[in-house]
Amino acid sequence: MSGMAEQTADQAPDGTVAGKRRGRPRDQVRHTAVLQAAGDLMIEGGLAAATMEAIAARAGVSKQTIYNWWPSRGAVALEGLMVRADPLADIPEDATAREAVRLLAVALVRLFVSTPAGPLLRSLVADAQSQPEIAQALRDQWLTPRRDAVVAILERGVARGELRSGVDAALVIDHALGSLYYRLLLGHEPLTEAAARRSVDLVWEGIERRG
Amino acid sequence: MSGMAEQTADQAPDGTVAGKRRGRPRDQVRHTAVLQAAGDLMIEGGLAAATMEAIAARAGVSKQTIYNWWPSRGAVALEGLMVRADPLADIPEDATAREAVRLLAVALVRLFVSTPAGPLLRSLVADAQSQPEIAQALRDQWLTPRRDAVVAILERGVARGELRSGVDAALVIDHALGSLYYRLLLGHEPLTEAAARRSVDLVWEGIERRG
Amino acid sequence: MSGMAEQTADQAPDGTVAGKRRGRPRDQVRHTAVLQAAGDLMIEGGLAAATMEAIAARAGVSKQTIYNWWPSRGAVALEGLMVRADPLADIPEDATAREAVRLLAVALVRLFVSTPAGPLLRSLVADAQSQPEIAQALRDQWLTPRRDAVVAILERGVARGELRSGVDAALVIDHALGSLYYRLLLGHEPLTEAAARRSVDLVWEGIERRG
Amino acid sequence: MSGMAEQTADQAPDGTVAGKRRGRPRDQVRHTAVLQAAGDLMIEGGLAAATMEAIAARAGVSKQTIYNWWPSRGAVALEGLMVRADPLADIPEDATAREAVRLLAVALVRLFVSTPAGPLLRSLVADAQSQPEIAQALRDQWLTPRRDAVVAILERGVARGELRSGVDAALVIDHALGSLYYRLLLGHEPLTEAAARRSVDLVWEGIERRG
DNA sequence: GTGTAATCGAGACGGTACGTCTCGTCTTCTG
DNA sequence: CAGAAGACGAGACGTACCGTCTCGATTACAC
Repeated sequence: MSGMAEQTADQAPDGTVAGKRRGRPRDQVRHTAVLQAAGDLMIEGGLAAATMEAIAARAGVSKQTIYNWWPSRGAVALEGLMVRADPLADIPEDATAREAVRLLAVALVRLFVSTPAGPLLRSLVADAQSQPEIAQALRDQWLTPRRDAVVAILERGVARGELRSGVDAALVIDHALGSLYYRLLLGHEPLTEAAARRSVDLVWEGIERRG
Repeated sequence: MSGMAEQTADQAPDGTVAGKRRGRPRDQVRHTAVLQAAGDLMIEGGLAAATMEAIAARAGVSKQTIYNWWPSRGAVALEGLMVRADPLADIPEDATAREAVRLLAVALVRLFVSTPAGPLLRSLVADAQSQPEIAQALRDQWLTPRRDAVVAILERGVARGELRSGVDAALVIDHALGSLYYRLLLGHEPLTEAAARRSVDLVWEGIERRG
Repeated sequence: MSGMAEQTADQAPDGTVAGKRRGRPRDQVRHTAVLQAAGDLMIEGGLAAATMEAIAARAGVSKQTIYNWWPSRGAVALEGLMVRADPLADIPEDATAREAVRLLAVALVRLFVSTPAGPLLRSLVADAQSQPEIAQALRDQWLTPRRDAVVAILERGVARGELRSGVDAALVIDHALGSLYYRLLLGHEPLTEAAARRSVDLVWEGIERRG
Repeated sequence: MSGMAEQTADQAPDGTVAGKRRGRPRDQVRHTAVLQAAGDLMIEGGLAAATMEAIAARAGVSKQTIYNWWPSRGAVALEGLMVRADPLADIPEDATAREAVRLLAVALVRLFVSTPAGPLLRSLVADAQSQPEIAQALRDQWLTPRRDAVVAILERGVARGELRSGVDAALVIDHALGSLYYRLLLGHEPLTEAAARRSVDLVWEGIERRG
């Protein structure tokens, strides 16, 4: 979804810094109202309730205005997600890798169960199954930054001698955090903070260096 | 999705045993054609392509005939999945728990990448995000039987002294197999048989009993 | 509606005289139940309510049974009408032509307003607009016999010197009785016995001022 | 059919006078195309052929566009009729009542046999039998204006001494013109201009033999 | 009696049209 | 001249009947 990337990319530099664009600048108030409305509707009634007409009506905006700035419903949702989700939780520098990942796992569960991001992510992943651009954007803008943070933590852990060297970071993340996504999407087991901690523990007792 | 359960339930006893129903009996050929068409369409173009009209057209069947036997598109897809997917892979009795789960994990990846079940599952999980009946049916008919098989293996492993007692089976499954679903749905990392094996290994080195 | 004519033709000779056919004979009870149900439904909810499925359900009969004996819904309705409608009202031999036609007109209004024949006729005329066979059957079986009766009365009236010779019988009927059909179908004026009498009077007397 | 009345009511003032509505205005070209298509189809194949889908297809318009402006198929047909039918034939001021009604009767027959209005009216009357709103609209928009014109003529005739006072105008119309509708709908006798004239003559003169 | 053949109920089936819904584009008028 | 209002083409939705077609179960005449 190259178009989407462009769209969301130029949202921050809204005229102040960027090269002067001709014509009327985007109305930031309306822009925000759309994201707000889309997010609200998805939370209330799931993906199905967040029709373009409903978003436009709730935001007090015309449909065309939405299509002007986003190529699809998924793009709106993704941007809404980024706006609502926490910034990358900041982890104490001196925490052990295990503690750090635990903090991230717990933060993720909190995000899933007590913020709008949970339902939003479910909708986005659903959309991603049939729309490759959504999938790509989801990976690029949501997943990768968070995975990179964990990779850094793990590398630090290896350097500090907390972990075995040769750890497959991607696999570790897929276990420690991926299993939480799995529960979010399939709903076969409850999503609790305790479960998040146990998930990390399970991985650790496998990858931790042993005397 | 109780209605769905009923439907799929009485499909096996196709008249031989069951109480004689009056009227023209269900046409098994058409019934099968619908499942075939629905599966094909989902594989070709994802969930979006498998509209009821398209399924009916491709199967050479009227829409009403589909609605006679399935309550929703998701129900058709699920039954199509069950038809296409392998029976539960049978595991040698004398295999260790680790070997057994490895076999299951590898079989799962194969199912995902080289059979129609992969795309079908992606479509179904997508639908499940907004349709609770689909989610329920998916858990009841697909997920639970497979998870139960792993639980049995793990229990046997504990009994044989291969595993620590007190293992959280649900969590182990979420890691060993759930991470594969996670990759299927997010597509951030490749799904290979080697990865499946490493996934099991990662878990084991955590739960394996140590001298 | 040749098929219809055949069907309705062999309803009277129900086995007594006709060549003995092998197999199970027509079930006269069901036959009657269908006519009853069809008529009832048309009266209750108009033509629209008398669907074949509704008739079959109400008569406790399968759809096929109806199609066995009648080619169309209109055919059922027409036969239902003939069954319910009065036999041709008998007119005293010694009545004047005017009195005789008056009696017929009043009988017609009564038929329209206080028997099921009114709604049934409305339904049939409606169907006749798009189905020529219905129109033909309606004319042959319903209209013509009644018009012939009036023609006879008028001829007798001419013979007796009550009427001018050279009277256009068809036109007279279209006025004296046709205006009542017109009111039945358009509903712009009430259908009363008094109106029926005045209708006949108008034909007889004209509106011209006379010296 | 109040909704219908509204629709057809605001069709004349097409934006010039009426309160300025926001948004894209009704597309008059498409509006007309729908009426044209509906009329054509009814003439070609009767009411049955003029399905909403067929009208939409022939007019090159989406179904929803039709539903935007008309509540039912009957409403489309009625408006199509009004568009195609002649304006009320204008009658010379100095004509006698008899001549005036004759002119109207002949014009009516011409309308029936040589314009699309005949088949359209047959379809509409058919629909009116089961849909009261159609019946009402048909009376209000088609029948009443034409009947009122005759009433005026008859009153003038009475004032001029051409007719007996105490003439039942409604009944006269039902005879002079209603009998023509009767022939249109039942088709038992031909509809000719000569018959129209004789119909008026019959009302004027009566059939009674006079001393 | 026992065939045997037509009839019946029930209802599945391919169709066709219904009226509704949402999408994404377009057109016009307003601020 | 950007934006709201909303008309529009497209096309899927799920429902309702149509008329046809299988079934298995009933009759009732003919042998």
